[in-house]
Amino acid sequence: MTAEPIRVLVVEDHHVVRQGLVALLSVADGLEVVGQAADGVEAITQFRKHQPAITLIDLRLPRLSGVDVIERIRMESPGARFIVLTTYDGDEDIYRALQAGARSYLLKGMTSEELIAAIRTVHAGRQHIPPAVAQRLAERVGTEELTQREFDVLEQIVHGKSNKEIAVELLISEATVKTHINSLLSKLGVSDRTQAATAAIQRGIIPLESLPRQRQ
Amino acid sequence: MTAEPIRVLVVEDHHVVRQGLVALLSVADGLEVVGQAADGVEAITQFRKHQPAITLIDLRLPRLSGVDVIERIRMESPGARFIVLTTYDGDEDIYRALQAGARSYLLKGMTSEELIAAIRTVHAGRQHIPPAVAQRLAERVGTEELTQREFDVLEQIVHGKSNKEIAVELLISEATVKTHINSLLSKLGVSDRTQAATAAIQRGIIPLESLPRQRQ
DNA sequence: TGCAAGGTCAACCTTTGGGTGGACCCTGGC
DNA sequence: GCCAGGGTCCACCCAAAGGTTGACCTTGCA
Repeated sequence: MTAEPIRVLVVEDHHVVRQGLVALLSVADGLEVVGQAADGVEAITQFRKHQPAITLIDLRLPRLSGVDVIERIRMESPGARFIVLTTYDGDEDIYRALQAGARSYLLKGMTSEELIAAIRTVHAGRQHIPPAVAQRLAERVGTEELTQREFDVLEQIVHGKSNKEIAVELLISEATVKTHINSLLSKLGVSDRTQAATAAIQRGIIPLESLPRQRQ
Repeated sequence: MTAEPIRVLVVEDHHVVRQGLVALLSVADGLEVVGQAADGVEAITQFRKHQPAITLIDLRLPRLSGVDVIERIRMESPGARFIVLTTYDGDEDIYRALQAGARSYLLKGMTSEELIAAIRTVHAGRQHIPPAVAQRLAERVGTEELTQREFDVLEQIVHGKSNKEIAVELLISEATVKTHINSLLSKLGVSDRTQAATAAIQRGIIPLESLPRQRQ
């Protein structure tokens, strides 16, 4: 193991986690952390500057999401390889990250050995998807994709709006809202709006952070 | 700063985060990491063994929650001082942790300087609550506490049950379910079950992990 | 003893939500 | 030119949810 070290960029907004990753990777041999970033925009800057072989990236980042970062970088550097490292395990997040071009999806509970093994595997040009994640992804297949409009309506449902309010918000009639709801309920495999709301949050279709902080 | 170092126990299930914390604290002077634990049960064992001055603890832990750990340890060692360190910022989590006896509540986005400052402050016998957390806590005051039964009903709502199903589940009549719902809607300050469900998740009253993974 | 709070239930009413079937329009692809 | 898919809308129906009032019982506390 004395060849060129694998050059790694670490993108993670939580300071202690980033420090932990860097500390872990620094002691592994055959690896070299060439840069760090704490948000999406900085990630792109650092990537351009260092051209790392592997980018370790969190999904939820300030300024620009992890998925957006992956997509943008891959447009200019198709050979870039990404390992997503996150606490979130919603089907939707996993799907979008892999769709964007990530080669591996790890949860933060993993050990350093697993992380380093994943880096080597991805660097060798292969994918590395842990069984638990593969399982979650498999559950998603067969699920029909929501249309843009259905997504809009679902978002309003999660925000607690009534059909009438959704109609006003989206500038359509209440009848149309009902049409979309019927369609979206069957696509999500649920039977009412409350189940739709919790399923949307659980699967990561509608991020919880988008909820306005209500009071009173 | 050559007096006795502050003896710290780190309790955190995510491996990389724990490593990060230990790495951060090890370089700070006046501090000494005397133990680590990856779950609640181990946390208690480690506490008894090392009797640390400060315990840095995550809330969501395998086997035994952070709040439970704090409560149990404080029963046998009332002088124990806890700093909660978590990614979750639901009002309910903050409230319960402080209620259980935590002296500080930090979010993982904080810097190492903030963390170390918090440790020194708490070790000196004072509290350390960042403004953002204090704000969240303040929003909670005036909110009426749910009764046990209202909580049960709310939990079922979040799980997507209809009033009739809830009645069967809790062995009460549908009329009673409605009574509880009416009461709980007004306490939560929302106007229908869907809003109640998302509010419950957002505030951490009902943990998202409790949701069964539905499919089809 | 009395009272408040919580839990239980009922009757009644209004509004909302979900199910079905059909209609029209537009757009993009074959 | 036709068709499929998506978006829009309507009418009709029934079930579910929410609002209100009042009642009874138990427990615990003043």
